[in-house]
Amino acid sequence: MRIGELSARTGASVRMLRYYEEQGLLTPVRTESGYRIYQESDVDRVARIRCMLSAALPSGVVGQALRFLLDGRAAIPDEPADRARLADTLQGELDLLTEKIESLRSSRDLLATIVADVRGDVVGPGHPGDPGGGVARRSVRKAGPAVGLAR
Amino acid sequence: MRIGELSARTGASVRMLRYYEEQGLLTPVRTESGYRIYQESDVDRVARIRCMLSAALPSGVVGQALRFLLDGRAAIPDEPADRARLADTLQGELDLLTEKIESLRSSRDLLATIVADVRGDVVGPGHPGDPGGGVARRSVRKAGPAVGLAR
DNA sequence: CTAAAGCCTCACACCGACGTTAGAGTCAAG
DNA sequence: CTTGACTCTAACGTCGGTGTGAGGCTTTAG
Repeated sequence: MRIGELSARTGASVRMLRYYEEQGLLTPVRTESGYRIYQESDVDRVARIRCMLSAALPSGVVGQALRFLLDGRAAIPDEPADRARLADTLQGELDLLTEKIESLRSSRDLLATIVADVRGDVVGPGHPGDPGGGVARRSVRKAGPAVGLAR
Repeated sequence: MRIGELSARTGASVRMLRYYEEQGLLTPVRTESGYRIYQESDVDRVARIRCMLSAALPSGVVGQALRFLLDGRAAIPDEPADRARLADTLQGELDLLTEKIESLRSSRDLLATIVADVRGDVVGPGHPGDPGGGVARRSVRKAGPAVGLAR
């Protein structure tokens, strides 16, 4: 498919798609006239790219990850040493991401209780409904460590 | 404490701290000579700010959410109507945050799978060219709609 | 008192991830 | 063949988050 269709099907703008290519995250083939031709699998790929970028993952990591994710393990280095280094790098990102998530979760829980407070009057033993939100629990650890400082 | 100390204790640069203030995320008092004076609690606050920003949360969310996250319910309006609108706003941000977290989790799962692939077996007795199945399952929900597409 | 640190306010610079516009080629339909 | 939708490249603009430097007070140590 051409870029317009991919754009429509992914929700990413044409500009974004070209940008991703520029960054080496997409590699469409070209027609003789220069038009980009994408594969079905690129629909998925774009979704993943956007997901990871929106997670503020370093674009380098996004690139590496995507290569392994979508190009199969063909790109995994043979040399055990290389593999180890690669794995360590990715593991580092993974740990950072996990930290971030935990910290965000605590923020979300806190926010949820505040919403509950605002909505259902101040904290009380009685419970004012609380239908929609499955999230609004009342047990919130008062933002103790909850800290996710980064590098 | 003054800005230098806060910077040292949080790892955020002085520039960043002033920027956060500019964005309304920090509101230090001033000495007569204009020096910013921060509270102990600002150490925590900065940590949280950095976490949310590093997760690429829309700054609007960070801003409003933070005010209530960290100032507790001090700022909750009396008027029921105001409270209702506020609750709705916060609920929206809460939903966004939840979405974001889900997106991050899916990215993390993806990354975890890849790390496992790189680290673990890989070219075992099996073989390349095996049917797509391959190494990538391992308790990871195949990141189906791993899409965190957002506005 | 004086020098060194620390802080202040601009204000310009930069990078990533886009948006937007301009000028030109391509393609399917009428 | 012409029109209009689609695409191309190239380049400039924008916005958030920071770095960096200039020029000038304030505080602290000796």
